[in-house]
Amino acid sequence: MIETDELLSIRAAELYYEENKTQDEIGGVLRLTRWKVGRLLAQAKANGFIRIEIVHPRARRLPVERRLRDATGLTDAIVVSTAGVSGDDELQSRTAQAAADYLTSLRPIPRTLGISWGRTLHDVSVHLAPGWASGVNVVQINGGVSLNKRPGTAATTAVTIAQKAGGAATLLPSPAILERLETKRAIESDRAVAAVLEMASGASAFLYSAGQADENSAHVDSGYLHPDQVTELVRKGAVGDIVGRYIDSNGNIVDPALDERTVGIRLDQLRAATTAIAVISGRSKHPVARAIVGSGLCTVLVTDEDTANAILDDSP
Amino acid sequence: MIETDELLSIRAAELYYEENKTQDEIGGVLRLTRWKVGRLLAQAKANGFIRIEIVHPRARRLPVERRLRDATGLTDAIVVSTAGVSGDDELQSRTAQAAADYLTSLRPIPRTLGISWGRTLHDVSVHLAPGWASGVNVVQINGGVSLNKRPGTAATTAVTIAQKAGGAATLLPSPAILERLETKRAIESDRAVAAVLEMASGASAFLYSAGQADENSAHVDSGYLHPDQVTELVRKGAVGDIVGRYIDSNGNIVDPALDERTVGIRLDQLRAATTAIAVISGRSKHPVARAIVGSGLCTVLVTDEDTANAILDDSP
DNA sequence: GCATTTCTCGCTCATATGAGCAGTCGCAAC
DNA sequence: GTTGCGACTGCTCATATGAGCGAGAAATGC
Repeated sequence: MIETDELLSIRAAELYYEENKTQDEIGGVLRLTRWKVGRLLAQAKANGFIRIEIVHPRARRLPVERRLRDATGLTDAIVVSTAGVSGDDELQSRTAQAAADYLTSLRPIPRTLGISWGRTLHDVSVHLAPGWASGVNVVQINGGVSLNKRPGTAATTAVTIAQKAGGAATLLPSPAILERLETKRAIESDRAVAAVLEMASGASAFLYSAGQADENSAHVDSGYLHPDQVTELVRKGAVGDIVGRYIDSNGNIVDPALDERTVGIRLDQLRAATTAIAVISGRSKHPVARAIVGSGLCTVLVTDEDTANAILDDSP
Repeated sequence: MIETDELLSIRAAELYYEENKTQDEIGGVLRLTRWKVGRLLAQAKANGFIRIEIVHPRARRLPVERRLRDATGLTDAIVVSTAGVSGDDELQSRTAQAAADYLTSLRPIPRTLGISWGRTLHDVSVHLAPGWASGVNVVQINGGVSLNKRPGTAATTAVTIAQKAGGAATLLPSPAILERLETKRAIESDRAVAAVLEMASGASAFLYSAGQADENSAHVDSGYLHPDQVTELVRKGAVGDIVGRYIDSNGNIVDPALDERTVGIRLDQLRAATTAIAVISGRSKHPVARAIVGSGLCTVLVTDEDTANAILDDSP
């Protein structure tokens, strides 16, 4: 009889959801009372036979967001749906859009926003609507000006975000990683740089993304690291980088010597922040995402459904 | 504003379908009246942003069935859902199950059921429940006893269906295709064979499947045709075979000479039948399916969603 | 074989929802 | 200006649906 009931619940669901019949009408067709039909329908839902999907680029997955918040202690989680997504680019774009939306609705409005740079952050800047806020000053929180392939993208990102909020952008005029420790110390003590770093430390909110640790890393692309160096970092346990610093799956610095030569705010500063928004999407970034969330490097995560599920599968 | 409304309708849908909030509550969250929320939800549905799927092996697609009936003039159409299907085997199995269900609920119960043989029909016989009907006699409608790889499957199919209905099976003791026309004439005039063929002609319902026209055809497998012969048939426009006869996309016999040597009921007999149930599933059979439905070779089609859509895309 | 527990059914009642309608606003033509 | 049209809003009212309840059936334990 349990078998029969399951089949009946499917027949009822077909009539209810696909033919838009009322439960009473279905009762007529299947020779059941309308209460029985209601129960069958409830059963079909409970068994997971009814799948409802919201197919839209801006759709979010609220239940996943909640589970993420509950499981990880994040202040907030934004999870975009992957339903109907065509490729990695679209996923990235959806996530960036969601980050832009989140930033726009963020209260209190940050007076100073510290940002990193990269493909993702650039996308976010593009998706922000002009006038998304007013009087927000933007400051870069890690180095990396000149060596980029397309020089100036890092700067453009910061400037765009600031401009659209009617605020000023403060750039960090320093490479991401220096070759010698002394040079790094020297540049850090330079007035221009020190002032920016101080401003960055005092930002009321941070927005950053993460890079994977492999030959496609932005650091390799822009010449700060040699592919072999990345391989070596991976061997030591690196899963990716945030604000230029390579971390392992526990969120710890992988190579302290290298890290010492990296210009930008430190991870403990990020951990201490009231609002640190990480924007991460794509299969290849699941490991970094896990590390970041697991070690409290962000208070807010903006990501895609798959990444969120990867984190959830991991944590309990 | 139209942009904003679309986004709002998505937010409303998230809260309604994923968080199970009432429209009133959603109104509270989004600062809208509950009527506005209702309208946004209706809009989201109308725009196709809400996709509801019934995920179950026995799920059917009633709207597609109706469109099929309307577009083709079939008496009945059974379309199984492909949602969550893992492979071709499962699709085949789901379709066979549906055919078995249809047969079980068929009214009036046929006194004599004419059947073909093959993988699909075998599957149907397996899925039929014992006692699915009472007193139904089964008769084979095309030849093909001995040459099979696993001799006896054709017979087993017929016997199983009959047995489970408490009736008798009548086998057609003849090869599917004979090498010489005279032999075919001779065997047809043999009392044993002629009697079966006559019984087949008078069956109150027919149940058959179709084969694709390529090197995987059952006729090649069982040695009735050489792969080259099939290639030649394809060159002449063959899209597949039903009850052993190769047809083109218009449902016409491709090779009259070959057809003359094929033992079984003729296509015009099938076309004249009150109830002729075709069971067809799988990508490779889309062309035959189109031909069969398009040329009125069946009154009832049991198939999968993809095949149904292929037929629908074709017809208007 | 009987008592007890658990399920299931059909119901009442409260609530959620959709249809339809009148009022209002913005806009354009006169 | 004003008059008419169309889109939209917030309402009333009818209907569809879900929660909860008590009676009886079925399963379980003794």
